[in-house]
Amino acid sequence: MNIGRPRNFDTDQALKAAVQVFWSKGYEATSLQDLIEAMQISKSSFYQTFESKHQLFQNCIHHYQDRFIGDITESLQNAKSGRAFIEDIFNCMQDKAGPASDRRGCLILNCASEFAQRDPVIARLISTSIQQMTDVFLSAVKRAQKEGDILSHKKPMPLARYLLSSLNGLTTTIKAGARPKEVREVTQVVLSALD
Amino acid sequence: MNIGRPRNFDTDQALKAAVQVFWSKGYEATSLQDLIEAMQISKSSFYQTFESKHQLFQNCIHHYQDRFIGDITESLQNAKSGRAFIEDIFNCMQDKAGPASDRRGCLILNCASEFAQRDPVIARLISTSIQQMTDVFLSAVKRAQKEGDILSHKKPMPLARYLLSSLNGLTTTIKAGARPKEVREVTQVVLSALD
DNA sequence: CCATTTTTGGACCAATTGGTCCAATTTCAA
DNA sequence: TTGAAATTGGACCAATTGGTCCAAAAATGG
Repeated sequence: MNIGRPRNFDTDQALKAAVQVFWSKGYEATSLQDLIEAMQISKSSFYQTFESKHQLFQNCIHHYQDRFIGDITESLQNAKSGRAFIEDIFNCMQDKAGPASDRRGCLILNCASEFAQRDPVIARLISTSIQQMTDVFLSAVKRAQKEGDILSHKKPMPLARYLLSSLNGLTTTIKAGARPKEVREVTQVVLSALD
Repeated sequence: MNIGRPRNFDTDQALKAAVQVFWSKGYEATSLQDLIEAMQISKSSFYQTFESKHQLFQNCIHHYQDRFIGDITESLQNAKSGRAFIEDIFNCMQDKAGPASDRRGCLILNCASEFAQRDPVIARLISTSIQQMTDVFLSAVKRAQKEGDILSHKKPMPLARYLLSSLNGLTTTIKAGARPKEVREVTQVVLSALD
């Protein structure tokens, strides 16, 4: 049997390029044109390989989510303590602030903000992403409690949700144009709630 | 001199209708069609009165901002204490959660998230809005300190920014689909940072 | 009632949207 | 070398986008 012409682009790389575009511009504001340019793909290849803009977007969310969750899970494992993990995450937020940085926030949450309510398919994806993120924070809090860095009488789940929510708040604050110094100040107050 | 045909719609009411649409759908996702339907205006009247979609949007932000800031300023004045004002604001967040509610968040911040970075004109508007909101929280914090409800050695400005940031975080959390109970739990942790 | 001024509906516009389709091309097995 | 299988570029599509323009309608002062 014959095999046919092989595609001359890397699916995974194209996907990654798409993630970048969606991440920067959001879903609606990203046109097919933008996508195929960034992915270096012809329109035909696009539709043959990724079916539609919407389908591609779902794949992108998946891809982003897997990487994101993978990263922070790993960094929690490598962290010297649960508390240190939490503090590191918040402390690196200030680097994302200021006019020099891109301030694209988080793909998942941008998308929750943009149209999760109107699109049940996307809403599901978002929901599981949120859950996974919360789980990582939950592990971190529990670990910190075992290690004696967070009072053990505090309920871990609300604390985990609080941390994620605060992170979202900080992200929005940064998008709205806050300067690094302001972010640092807020971060300190956020973390003080753990004491 | 002659006066000419009077317009048969109320500019202010049309603007309010537009605010609702932008608030629900965002800027890009709102089409002229959506607008003129909601505003009950013909296309000609639209362009004659509001110049362009973009210009209208700026007016909407202004209108929303004025009302919003006015409302919370007034409610701070009427509050029985600075601390009570702050707590009330956060405690009413849970009512905005759940599948029954609209979960549109805040026009200003939605818009910061959607395209403030790409649009310097909008970015300016957002920036002054944020500043005004921060100012209200700042007044509340200072008043609470005077009234002995927040320790006076804490720096008010970081606290004010923290509160706004936390409110944003909660808003995003709600948009992402959190249930009222979760919102309540987070709220409690947020407020605990004031002690 | 007429002239002037203003609003209004709707035809019209070019550009862009996401998406389809097909003929040409490329590859490899036989 | 040929034929099947697959990819590719690009023409093409209807629908929609934000926006313009003008003739008809409406109101009032004179």
